[in-house]
This record gives sequence, C-alpha cells and structure tokens, in this order.
Amino acid sequence: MDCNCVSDLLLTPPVPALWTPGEASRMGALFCGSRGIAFPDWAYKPESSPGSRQIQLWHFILELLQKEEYQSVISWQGEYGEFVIKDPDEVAKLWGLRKCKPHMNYDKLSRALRYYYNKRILHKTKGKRFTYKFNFSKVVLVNYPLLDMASSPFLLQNHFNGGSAAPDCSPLTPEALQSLFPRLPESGRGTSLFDRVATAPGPEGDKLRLDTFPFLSSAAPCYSKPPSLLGPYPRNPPFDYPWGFNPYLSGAFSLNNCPKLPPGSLYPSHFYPNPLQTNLGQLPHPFSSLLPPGEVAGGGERGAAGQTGVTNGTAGGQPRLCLPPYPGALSLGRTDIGNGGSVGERERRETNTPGTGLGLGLGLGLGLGLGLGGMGLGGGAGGRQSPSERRGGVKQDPESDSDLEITDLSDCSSDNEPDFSITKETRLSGRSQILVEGKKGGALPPLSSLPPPVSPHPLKSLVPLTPPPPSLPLSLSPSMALVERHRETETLKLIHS
DNA sequence: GCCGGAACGT
DNA sequence: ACGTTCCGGC
Repeated sequence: MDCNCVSDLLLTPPVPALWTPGEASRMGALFCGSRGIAFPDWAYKPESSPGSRQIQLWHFILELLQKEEYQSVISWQGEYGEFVIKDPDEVAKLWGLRKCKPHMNYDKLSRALRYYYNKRILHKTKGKRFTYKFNFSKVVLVNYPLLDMASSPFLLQNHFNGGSAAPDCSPLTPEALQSLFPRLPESGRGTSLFDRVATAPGPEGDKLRLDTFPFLSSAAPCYSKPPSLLGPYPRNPPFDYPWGFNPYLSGAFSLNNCPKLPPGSLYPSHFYPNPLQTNLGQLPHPFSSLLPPGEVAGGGERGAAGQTGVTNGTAGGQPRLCLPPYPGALSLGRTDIGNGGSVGERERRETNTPGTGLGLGLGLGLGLGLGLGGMGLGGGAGGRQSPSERRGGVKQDPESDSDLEITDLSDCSSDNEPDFSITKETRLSGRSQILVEGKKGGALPPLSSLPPPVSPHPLKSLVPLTPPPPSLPLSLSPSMALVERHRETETLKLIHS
C-alpha cells in the first residue's frame, strides 16, 4: 500500500537558513535526499537504535504539541511536561496518517503510549483523562545523545547522575566543547556554528549560544529540581510554555520519516535548521527577555518565506512552545553525593552499560534509558527473543512497576540511568565545578562556597534548596564558556589565590 | 478510560 | 526496538 502518509501536518519548516548544505554536512548533518533538507544527525536517535529514522510516537506527540494548529487537539497543560490529548480520535487519526495505519485509533495509540511508561519517556497523569506527562530527561537524551559525551564529563554531573559519579566537574572550555560536539569545526572561522556563537560579542553572543545548544540550556538537563516539586510553575504567563523544545525535532522527524513523502511537499531547499535562530524567541522568560527585539522578531537574514503560518513561533504572537520550560533551570550548586549506593540495583542493571561510550559521561543527567538501557546498546541480547523474553528484559519483576510511577525528575535521576558509572570514565583533571558563565557576576563560586546539601537524602541532595534566580540560570551552555573564558580564567586565578 | 499481556509486523 | 492489533480485566 502506498498511502500518502505524510500529512503535511507537522511539517514544520525547519527554520531558514543559517546552515548551508556544506556547513551542515561538515557538521555531520543528514541530508534528506534530493530535497536538500539537512538535519544534524544527532537529531536522530543513536545509530545503535534500529529503525531510528522512523518517527516515533513521542516525537510525533511533541510535534503536535509544537504546532499551534493542533492546540485544540493536543496541548500542554497542567504540570511541567504534562499534556492533554483533547481530541484522542483526532490524534489517533493523525498518527495513523503518519504511520500509514488507517485503522489507528486512540486505543491503539494509547497502548503505544503505555509502552513508554516502562521506558520512562512518558507516564500517565493519574486521574486526568487523556493526560500524560513527558519525562524530558529521556526525551532530550534521545534527541541529543550529545555525541561523545563520554569524553566530556563535565556537564551537570551531579544533578542527575544518581549520585554515583564523581563530584568533579570540568570547566567548560572550548576544548571540552569540541569534544562534546566533535562535529563542529574546530576553527572554521566564521563558518561554523561554533564560531558564530563564539564570536558573538557580549550579551547577544550569549543569547545565540544559549540557543545554539538548546538542550543544554533548557529542558531536562537543566532543571535542578523535579518539575513537580518546583515551586509554583508560572502557569499564566503570556503563554503557557514559552519555549520551544527542539528546533530540529519537528523538521527532522517529520520530514525524514516518511520515505514516501512527495518531494514537492517539502520545504524549499534553502531551509535548513538553524540552531541559532530557531527558538530564540521561544526561550523561557529569563532567556527570551534577553533577546533584542530585532533578534526575537527574526530579523537578520531570515527569509520571510517558508514559515508556514507559524511565523517562526515568535514574531507577533506567542510562540507555541513545544517543551514546557523550567525557568529555574540548572543550578551548578553541585552537591557532593558521595553515595550512589542507594540507587536501585535494578536500575543499575538496566542502565549501566559499561563500554558504551554514548551514555557515559552524561553528566547532564540525561536519561540513558533510551540510549542505552532501553535500546540495549552493546547488544547483550543478541538474537531473537520471544516476546516474553523481551518484556522480561525491560521489566524484570512485576514490582518494578512502582518505579515507573515517575512523577518528577528526581525519580528519574535517582532510579535509573544516571547511575552508570561515570566516575571511572570521567577522569576530570582537577577542576571540579562547572564554570558559571553568562552571568554578570562572572564565575561560579567555588565549590567550597556552595551551600552544602541540607537534606541527607541522596536524592534530595540533588536538588538545590533554593530555586535558581530568575535570571539566566547557570547555564551549561557550552558556548558561554567560549565567550567568557577569559573571565573565567581571571576568576580562577582569584579563587586559587 | 486505562492497564498490560500476548502475538505479530516491520 | 517500536509499535500495531487484539483483548480480558479493572
């Protein structure tokens, strides 16, 4: 059957071009056939994941959530990460369209969603009909395997690592960044994403950089406290969720997932994802407020064309963000969690995958579940398995279901992935803190000056006792390190003296 | 509505 | 691996 599954729905125009095809390819982007649409390959799931090029339901859900036109069908609602399927039938229909499954219905779709429970991508919001909640730490990971994170063990190590990792964090340096994003040209002056951001002067540079690595400055990796445990979430801002999730998501997943997509239905070939501009205006308040009006409005080189009605999500109207934000974002107030011992053994089994580079060093605390545990990198299970066997691998005992009731990310951070032994892989030479940049004040206070964890609880110690300032959080945005590197150096000197 | 087992398809 | 389909049970 050759159904026309594309349903141009969700074909979000990726964003006008800062990328040229050449640039994209240098960065390891994937090109979508003759259409010339490029996406960074990290926008896909890890290669180790078979079928990674195929749209997954949660991708699709996020896409829908991102699109304003589907707000009446599905939308963010309630807590952080929570969304409501307002029109189950319609969502199912759209999903069926996408997957060329004409008989799709909500019952089936919801079954697929339920499979995400075990993977901790989603969980159900009990008592609320058609309401689910994303576990963004997982979602983000899948989209941002962060490449060779194993060799860049400096990000947020202590926030989501389940306490087993070394307390050290390396400062973000250009070198570290390079190792993080090896595909970025090292010194292609003026051409690389890196340089673009690195050379951006002053506060504007920060903005750009922040946006360059949205996954570092937003979403899961950044919150230091489980959304549900956070203080009152700004429910009532100009828009509910001010910042876009992943500029690549919609484009990447929707455009490439259906091979039958008629070439003509795609965006003009000059549209390429533009990490620099995509969601600037979709940043949470602290971020978006930094944007100069011109930038927010999408000035500059952005072509006027191509934005399918959504006006880039920023100009004029409120952006319909995809991922709900956690404005507080990350705190570098690392806490020394020397004890990883409390982490469940089961989780350890699931996620600790020695020898796999991908997840190791994921100090970001991004879940490994999908990237490693869930996907079974390393191919432990080599052959074919019976369904029951397969299931057994995921859920080893019925009781384990309890951990699936994740209602906040602290659970995630503690009961699963972060547990992998980063420590041994992360030989941080010396520095044990992430430099705080992008803040007017300059560097992060030395570790010793950070408030000690008050709660003896290993999990709670992961959480800062006081919410981060409303201003730009201690972003991990690597790019920040670039710009203020000199400042850091100065600060370090002071600290050392 | 929601859950999760089972078989099956890709 | 990631669903899809079906289904019994709550």
